[in-house]
Amino acid sequence: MDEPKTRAARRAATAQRILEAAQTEFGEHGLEGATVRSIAQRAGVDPSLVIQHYGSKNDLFAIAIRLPRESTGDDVAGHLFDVLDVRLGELPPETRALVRSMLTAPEATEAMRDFLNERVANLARAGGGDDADLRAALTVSSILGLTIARHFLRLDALAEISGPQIETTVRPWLTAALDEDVRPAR
Amino acid sequence: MDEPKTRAARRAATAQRILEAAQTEFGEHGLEGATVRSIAQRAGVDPSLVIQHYGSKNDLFAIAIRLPRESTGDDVAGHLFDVLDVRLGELPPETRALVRSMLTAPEATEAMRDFLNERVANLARAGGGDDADLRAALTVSSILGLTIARHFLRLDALAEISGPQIETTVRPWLTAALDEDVRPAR
DNA sequence: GTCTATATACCGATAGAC
DNA sequence: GTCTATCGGTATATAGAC
Repeated sequence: MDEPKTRAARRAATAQRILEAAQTEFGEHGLEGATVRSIAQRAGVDPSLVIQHYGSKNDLFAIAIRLPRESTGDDVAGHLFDVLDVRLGELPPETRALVRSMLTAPEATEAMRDFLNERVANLARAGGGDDADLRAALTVSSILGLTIARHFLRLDALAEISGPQIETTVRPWLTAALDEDVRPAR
Repeated sequence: MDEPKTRAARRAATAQRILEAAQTEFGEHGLEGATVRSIAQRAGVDPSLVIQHYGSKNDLFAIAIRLPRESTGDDVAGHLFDVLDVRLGELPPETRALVRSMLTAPEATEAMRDFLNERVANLARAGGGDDADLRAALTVSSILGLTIARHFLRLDALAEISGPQIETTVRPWLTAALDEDVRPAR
């Protein structure tokens, strides 16, 4: 019996396995903590194949932290809630890899900054009003802080958040920054 | 002329210079990115002296990220504002070192978790009400996100924040999570 | 096409000269 | 007390056997 796929297909499948293993390792240990050897072992291939397929560890990292393109719909506020739900659930591997290294790997810092700057701009455009940029940045950075505190630092109070708690406490508070009338009268 | 200090005093001064250099290097490049050699060069001493004084790179790191003891006063909300002012200004070196490595160095992760858990507990005790822990955690994690977005990611919208903007927009929003009446009527 | 063996470079840490 | 020289270990990346 012949092999089920062509050589090219088998090669592509191996490359994909390596990429997924890399996202997991980078997401767990960061760019410097993860090694080509550990990635290869997780993928079940030889370490030299990792370089063969992706050129270098840094090139592989750049691909591993690439986030899927955002839906650029009109319902920005609704989209914000979707993001919140995602951030409170399990994080996708590429997001974990990006967040894990964003403070120590310059490429990751830059990628995260570009991503968040764009998100702030979208949110500010939808919200409007005085200090729209600042209020959008407060919302975005708070979701970032919540994500880090919950999934990476594992704060006690954020370990388990029930659905009702999200609806009654987390969600309304996050949108409050976008409304101008939260600001106190003078 | 004799030297201005005793040998012991000179040795202590050298140790202090090494510690400050270590905080700067760790704060800039993280635990893994900073090297004993780079710390020694910044301090103007020989690399072997770094080990001589502090035993190992990891021991030095543990000391470098140690935060000064918090004032445990009664005015928790007022203290929160002080913290906010600090976080919006220049960060102390030990804080930079701790935050920089908190996602990649397990010791730093643990230190940050303990620190924030305690802060959440204090804030929740002062606030009270339903979901006090969760609302306190929202406030604390948002300050963390704001700190990271401003000082480490350098988001455009947070690059410069004026004093009035802090008073009218940032401060009231951060305390909103602590008030129960922000939650919408049902 | 895949793996073995290795080249090259840095790391942290140590021993000993001065 | 401080610096020179180096050890032992591990990393990325490559070259060549199969």
